[in-house]
Amino acid sequence: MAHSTVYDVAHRAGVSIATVSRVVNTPDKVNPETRQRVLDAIDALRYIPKAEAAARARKSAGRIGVLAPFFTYPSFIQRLRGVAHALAELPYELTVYNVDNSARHDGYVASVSITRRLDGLILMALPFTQETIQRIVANSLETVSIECAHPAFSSIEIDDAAGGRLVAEYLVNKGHTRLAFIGDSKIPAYAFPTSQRRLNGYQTAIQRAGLSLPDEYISLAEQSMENAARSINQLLDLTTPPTAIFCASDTQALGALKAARQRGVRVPQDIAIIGFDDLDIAAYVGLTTVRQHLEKSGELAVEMLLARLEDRARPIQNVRLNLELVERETA
Amino acid sequence: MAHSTVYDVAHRAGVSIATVSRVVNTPDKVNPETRQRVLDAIDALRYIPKAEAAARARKSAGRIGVLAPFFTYPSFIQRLRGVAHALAELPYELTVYNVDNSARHDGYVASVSITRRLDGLILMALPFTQETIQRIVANSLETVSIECAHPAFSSIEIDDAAGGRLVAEYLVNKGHTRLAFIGDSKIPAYAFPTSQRRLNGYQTAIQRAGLSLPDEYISLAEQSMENAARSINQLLDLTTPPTAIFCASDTQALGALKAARQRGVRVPQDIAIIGFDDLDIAAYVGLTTVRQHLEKSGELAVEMLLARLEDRARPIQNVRLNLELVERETA
DNA sequence: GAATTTTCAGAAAGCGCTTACATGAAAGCA
DNA sequence: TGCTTTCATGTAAGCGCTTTCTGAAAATTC
Repeated sequence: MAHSTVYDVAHRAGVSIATVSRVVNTPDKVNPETRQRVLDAIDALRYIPKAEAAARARKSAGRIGVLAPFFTYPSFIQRLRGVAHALAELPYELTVYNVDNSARHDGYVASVSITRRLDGLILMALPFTQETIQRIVANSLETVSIECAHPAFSSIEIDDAAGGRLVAEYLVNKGHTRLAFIGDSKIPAYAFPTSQRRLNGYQTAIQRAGLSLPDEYISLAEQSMENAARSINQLLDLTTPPTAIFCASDTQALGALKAARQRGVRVPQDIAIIGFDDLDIAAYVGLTTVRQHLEKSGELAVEMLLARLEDRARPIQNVRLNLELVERETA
Repeated sequence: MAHSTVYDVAHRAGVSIATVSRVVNTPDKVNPETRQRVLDAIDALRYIPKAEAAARARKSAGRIGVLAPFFTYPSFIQRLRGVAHALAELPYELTVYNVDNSARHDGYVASVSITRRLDGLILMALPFTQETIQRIVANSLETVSIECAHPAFSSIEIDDAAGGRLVAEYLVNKGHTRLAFIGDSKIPAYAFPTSQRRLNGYQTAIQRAGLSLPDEYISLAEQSMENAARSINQLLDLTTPPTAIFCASDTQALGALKAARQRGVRVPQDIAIIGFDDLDIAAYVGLTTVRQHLEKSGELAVEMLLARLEDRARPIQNVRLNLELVERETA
C-alpha cells in the first residue's frame, strides 16, 4: 500500500485536510474529540507526513539554532532559557549546538549553516573568523549574536567596561581603597575576552577616583572556581591585602567566596566580593554582583531574529542591554 | 538575498519554469542554446533545487530530540549535559523540546513524534498516556525514557524508594530518632511522582528501624525553595521539632538550608538536612545528598538509543542506575 | 510549395502540505 | 433576549517543483 496522505487521513476521520494538518502541527488548536478521531485515523493508516512537502508549504524549516559553550559557562543556560521561553508558543524548534572544546568550533558554524537547514541562528559569545561570517552571509542565514558583535548581523551586547566601572564606583563609594581583580587569563578560542574589558573599565574608574590598581592586585587564571580560590588566597596572603575584590564572573566570585570563608575571613567585613552575571545561584548565595539580564538577552535575540525573518528589509539592530549592580550580602 | 527558486531562474533566463525544470532533470530534451542560457542563470543565482537539497540533507540527517521540563527542574539541565557530551563527536544534532507549562503537554509528545523528523527521542520525567506510546511505537521512533519507565521502550531509572531508605538508614545510624520529610504536593501534569516514592522508602526504613514518621513531620508543598523554607520553619516550630530532614530534591534542601541558617539554627548540629539529586550546586554548598548520576543518565540514554538505532533487533533495555549517599556538611 | 512530421517551450494541472480567511456554533455578557 | 466574543472547522490559495498537454515554429517530406 502506498503511503497515505493528509487526504486519506482526512477522509477516514471525516474532517478536512486542514484539520489533519492542525492535529499534527498545533494539536491544542483542535477539539480533543476531533483530535482523537484524527489521531486514530493517522495510526490506522500509518500516516507519516512528508517533511519535504511540509517544509515547502511552510516556506521555512521551522528551526532555529543556538550555538554556545553551554556547559562550560553556566550563564548560557540561563540565556538559553530565555530563548526557549520566547520560542515556546511559536512554531519553531530549538536545536542546540554545544561548543565546549575549541576543536569543534572551527568548522562548526560552516557545517551547521550549510548542511542543516535553519531559519535562524543565535550565536553566543563566539568569536568568528571572516570566513565563518561569509558562510553565514552567503547562506543568507539570519543571525543574531549575543556577547560578540559583528557589523554583519544583529547583536545584543553589554558594555563590559561600564560594568567594571560600576563596580569600582560602588566599592570606592563604600570607602574601599584597596581594590583587586580576579579574571580570566587564557581565553579559550571559543569564548570572548569579556574579562579584559571588564578589567579595563574597573581600572579606569579606580584611577578616576584617584586610586590605583597595582599589578599584584590583578590575578588572572583560567576560569574556574578552583583557580579563583587560589587567586583569592594569593591576594589575601599579600602584606597589604586588598579589602575588596571584583571577580569577572559569578563562577569566580563563588570560588573566591568559598575560599575566603574557609580561610575564616569574613565577607564582606574583611573582604568584599563582587561578581558579574547574576546567575541564579548568586541570589541564593547572597552574592553582590552585576546583573546582565541573561534570560532577557535570549528572549530578545529571538524577537530580533523573528522580526528580521518576517521582514528581511528590516535594518540590522545592535542592542546594548543595561547592567545593574545588585547589592546583596557580599559587598 | 533569499534562496532562489525556479521562478527566479526562469525569469533571468527568459524562459518558463517548466524549461528550467527540464534543464535540471532531462537536459537533452531542451535546445542546447536555451539550455546554456538556463544553466548560466542557475550559476549566477546559485540556484539549488530545494527538494533535492533537503533530500540530500536528510539522507545523513541525524537528529535526536530530548523532551523534558528543563527549566522547571534544574536536574534536567545536568542530564542534558550528559546527552550533549555523548553526542558531541557524533553526527547527530540535538533538538530540545521544553515542556514547562502543562498546558502544552497534552498533544505535544504525540505531535513531536509524528511531525518532526527525528531518529531518536529521549523522554525525561514525562508521564505518557497509552495513546502517546502507541503513536511513538507506530512511528517506530526509537525512544529511551529517563525517570519514567514503560515496557514499550528502553528506560533508565533509579530506585526512588531505595533512595529514601538509604537516607533513613544513614540518619538513623547517626543517631537521629526524629526524622522529617519535605516533599512535593502538587505534581504537575508533566512530571513524575518521584517524591512520593522517595517518601515511601524513607518511611519503610524508618519503621523498620523501630521508629516512626508522624504526619506532622511530613510537609508537602509545590516544589520551590520558598515553599521548602516555609516547610522547614513549620517543622522547627513544632513543640518537639525533628532533628533531621530529608528533602525530596536538592532544590528543596537548598531552600530549607537557607531558611534554617537565617533562623539561626545550626546545620547539621541542630538539624541535619539531606537532599536528593546531587546538583552541581550541592557540592558547592556542601549539601549532603543522594547522588543520582544525572549526567551519566544522559550519556547512557544516548548510548542506548544509538545502539538500537544501529541494530533494531537489539532488545529493549531497562537500566536501573545506582544511587549513593554523598556525605558532605549538612548531615 | 503545400503537407507532414519533429522539436521545443509554455500553460497548467497536480504533488502533499500549510495557513490565512471565513463561517457557524457555542459561550459569555448585558 | 439580543449582541459580542471565542472556538472549531472548513474553504481555498498558495509553496517550489515535475510533468502532461498543447501548439507554434522548424525541419522534413513529396
